[in-house]
Amino acid sequence: MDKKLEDTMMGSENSAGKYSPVVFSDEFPATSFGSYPGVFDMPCDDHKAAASCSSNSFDLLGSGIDFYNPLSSLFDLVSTTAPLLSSPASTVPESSEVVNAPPTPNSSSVSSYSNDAAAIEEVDKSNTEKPSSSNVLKPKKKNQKKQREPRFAFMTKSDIDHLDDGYRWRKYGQKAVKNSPYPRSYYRCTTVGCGVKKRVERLSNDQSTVVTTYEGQHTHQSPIIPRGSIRVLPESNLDVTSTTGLLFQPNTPQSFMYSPPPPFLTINSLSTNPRPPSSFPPPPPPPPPPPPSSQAFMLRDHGLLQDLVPLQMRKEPKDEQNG
DNA sequence: CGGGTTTGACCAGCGC
DNA sequence: GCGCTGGTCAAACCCG
Repeated sequence: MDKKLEDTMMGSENSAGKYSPVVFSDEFPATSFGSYPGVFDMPCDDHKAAASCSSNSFDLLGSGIDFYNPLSSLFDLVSTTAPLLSSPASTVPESSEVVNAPPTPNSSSVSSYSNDAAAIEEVDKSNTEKPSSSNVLKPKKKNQKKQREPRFAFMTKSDIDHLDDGYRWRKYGQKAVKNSPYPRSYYRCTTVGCGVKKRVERLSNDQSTVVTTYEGQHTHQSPIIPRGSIRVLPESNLDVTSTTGLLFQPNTPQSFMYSPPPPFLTINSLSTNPRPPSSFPPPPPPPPPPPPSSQAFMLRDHGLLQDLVPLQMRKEPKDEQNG
């Protein structure tokens, strides 16, 4: 376990906050949090997402990521980190090319790809390369297993299991989790055509901590319109429309930022956290690489993140600080 | 009655 | 090959 990661993830004393998100990405076995809150025992060794757990990722986390959540005060935010981006494609070297990510050691494949298409494409390749002899079986699960969407998870101190993130979810399953007295719930976005899923579970040894894992990317806008007006960021900061919500700047691979998604939007302050304006239409063609920027908060395709995290959450604080 | 939840069963992947 | 586990399905059930 990389100490830097520990510091990044846990160093902020989760015990201090009610809602202290610890963000990471890709699926992770809940059992891997056994040592929480002392140590984040990320299963980097053998986990399929090992690539994302590489030291490079940690470098990323510690490379000046200055995520600032305007809600931090509301939720007593004490710990935020960039996600350990990963994906099924993260283990595929080409993935970095797919997303225009410089194959620099420091950038690594942390942001393995910028869109689901790339991920699926990679997955497709693997499927083609490894034709299952049992592909005659029920197709319903055959492909699902492979075509995994990018995942993002975060931990939240909350009594509520299913935190309202503005989307409508339908619970489609619940499973007992090994080494955990708390079951894991499976939710699926109820919007037609939107295959976003999320899993919710509690840490085995910290029932106050909810681990939510999002998988996929919403293809629609949140059905819940936040109260208050939607503020649009200065274009000088981010061209929201051109990226269709993707805080994606190929030129700033190490500029990662991740903010705690949904829970923070609803628990206390939808009114203060409008959703990202018109950021949902699927992002077909990759936007032209914006000019190099020193902006601290850039984000590759984070799947739901781009949908869930209001841009202002990343920008406003900076602006406020500046002003 | 429609939509969401519960829950047992089924299936695939993986480790031994 | 077998058992374990995670993920999903779908029928039954619940609720507004």
